[in-house]
Amino acid sequence: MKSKYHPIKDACWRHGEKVPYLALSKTFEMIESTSARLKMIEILSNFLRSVIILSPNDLLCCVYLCLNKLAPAYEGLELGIGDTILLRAIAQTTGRSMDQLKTSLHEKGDLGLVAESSRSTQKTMFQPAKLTVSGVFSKLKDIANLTGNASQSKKGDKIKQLFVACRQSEARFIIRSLSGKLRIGLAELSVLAALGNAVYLSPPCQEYPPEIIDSSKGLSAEVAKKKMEQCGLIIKTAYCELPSYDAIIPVLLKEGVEELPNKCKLTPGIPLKPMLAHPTKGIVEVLRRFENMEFTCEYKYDGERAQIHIKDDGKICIYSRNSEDNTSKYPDIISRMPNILNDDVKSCVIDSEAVAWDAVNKQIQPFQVLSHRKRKDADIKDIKVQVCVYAFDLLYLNGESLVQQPFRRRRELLRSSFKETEGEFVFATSIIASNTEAIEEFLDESIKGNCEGLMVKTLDVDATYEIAKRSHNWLKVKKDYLEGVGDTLDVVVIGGYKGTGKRTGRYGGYLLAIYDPDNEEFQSICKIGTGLKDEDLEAHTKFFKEHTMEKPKPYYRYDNSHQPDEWFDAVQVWEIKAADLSISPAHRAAAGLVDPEKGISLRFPRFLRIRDDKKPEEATSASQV
DNA sequence: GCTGTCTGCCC
DNA sequence: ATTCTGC
DNA sequence: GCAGAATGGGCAGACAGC
Repeated sequence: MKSKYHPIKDACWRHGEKVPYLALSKTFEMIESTSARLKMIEILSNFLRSVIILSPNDLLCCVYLCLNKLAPAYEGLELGIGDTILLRAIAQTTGRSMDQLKTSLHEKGDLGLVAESSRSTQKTMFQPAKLTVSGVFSKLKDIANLTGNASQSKKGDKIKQLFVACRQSEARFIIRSLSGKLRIGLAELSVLAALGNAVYLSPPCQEYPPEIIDSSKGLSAEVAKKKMEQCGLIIKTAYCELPSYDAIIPVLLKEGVEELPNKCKLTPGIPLKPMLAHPTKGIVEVLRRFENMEFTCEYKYDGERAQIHIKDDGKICIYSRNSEDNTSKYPDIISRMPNILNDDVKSCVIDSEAVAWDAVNKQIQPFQVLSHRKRKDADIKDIKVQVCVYAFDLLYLNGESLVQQPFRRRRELLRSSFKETEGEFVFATSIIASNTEAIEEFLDESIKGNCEGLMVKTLDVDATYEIAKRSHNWLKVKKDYLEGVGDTLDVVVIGGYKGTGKRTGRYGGYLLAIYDPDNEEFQSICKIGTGLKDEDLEAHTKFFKEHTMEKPKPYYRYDNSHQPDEWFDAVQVWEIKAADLSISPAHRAAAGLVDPEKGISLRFPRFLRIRDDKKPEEATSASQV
């Protein structure tokens, strides 16, 4: 790596040309082989500097391909491509069988690598044109826009067209883009940081050839770093408040980073990134983290995040935690909002949780009930699952952004701007407490009230809603986080799934079962793939390689959809933890006990440890579950 | 029009 | 969602 | 502590194939 990058001389294309996809692909290769994040950011920012100077019209599609996105989430554009369709397309282009490809996928752990090493055998009349970044991006969009009859095979055709034109590592990254996992160790936040570096070092809006190619020239490394971080924060802030590169990139290019805060800011009708919470291991940790700060505890409701926007023109929109447009999912919420507003509310953005509500017994229902709701174009007359909105924050009111206000102020405004209605719209239950006993009691009450636990938020200090500065500014406390508390089970490992990505060459997940002594069978209860340290993954793989079987035992009960890559003899017991039980259409545990057809599974299962002191027949039993 | 499979999105 | 890991 | 990448259950919606 050169110490100084020259965005014109070191680029492999010339001013005014379209950016070759190979240039991006090579950048991805370099990033993938780097482990230091700052280094990755530097590599990407150098590439982006070349794009800004030589081919600014391609900046938007370059950024989209780095992020592996097609459009803002709220536009709802999706590829609709999975590994199955991809494998089929690769098989058809390379003449290899699906079985060969699956074997290769297990070996390499990455579809992109499989594609790259499977040379196309498809004869083309002419050598396809070299791929460009803009060409690839528009092909991806074409694929996403195909719907309806025969759309699957049309998508396959487009994939094949792209694939046959690939040179060198291009196939690796195009296939990864299509499968939704770029796997280069760099994602959204680092792309934003790289953009910050790039627009600082090589400012846009210059004539070609540009006067300034490297703004850090003559500055100390420290000062330059600070300047780049400032640009990064401006861009991140804009993105968190208006998560649309379609809006941000043109402003950056035409007006410069200075104009960004004026042109791209929180706007009702466009979702903003939501505040998230850190899990904590208990109240001791909460007190340590929020030492000397006043904080509040709220119930953590088990529903779906709902960001409710009321625009100046009165139009109401609702967005999910991931900025998806859920407006057509909640006509019931929309119709009740006018009754909730106080007279002086003209526009607002509310942060809330939509929770399934049993209107007869006036109580909260489990998450699984909520998930039965229609997802889009719901008709208010046909709604079967009622929801209650639990509002907990106010981010915008009557033309003013509140994200820089402390939570105490935002919550006051929330409470004074809206009216509660039981079962429709209420404020999250909260207390201001600082002693362990009171918080513990409140936690227990939240569980009794069908909630998941508590959210803990500072009121004055570090209490803004500035996602760009800290995206996990709240704490969450759940019973199952506490050590020695929560549902733990002892289960038997009966199968393994080959790992992908950084778990290639090992089992990445396992099929687990409980023992039913009445029927003398092992019934699947869940798969597991988290809670495993690298050394655990290594040790388990080594151990179970010695206990594989050609076929499952006749006394294994499982659903074909969970068929492992390899079956194991029932020889080892693991202790696992879960947040909840769920009624499962696919797992067989305790089938017949709670439901004639369905079995039981676990919500959020994770590995704790091996129980060498237990025999498989001593695992948790069906009746215990 | 029914059913199975795949995908994306909730958690 | 939960968890682990390199920086 | 951050950012990224492994991995979980389970649902509706979209589409293919019959």
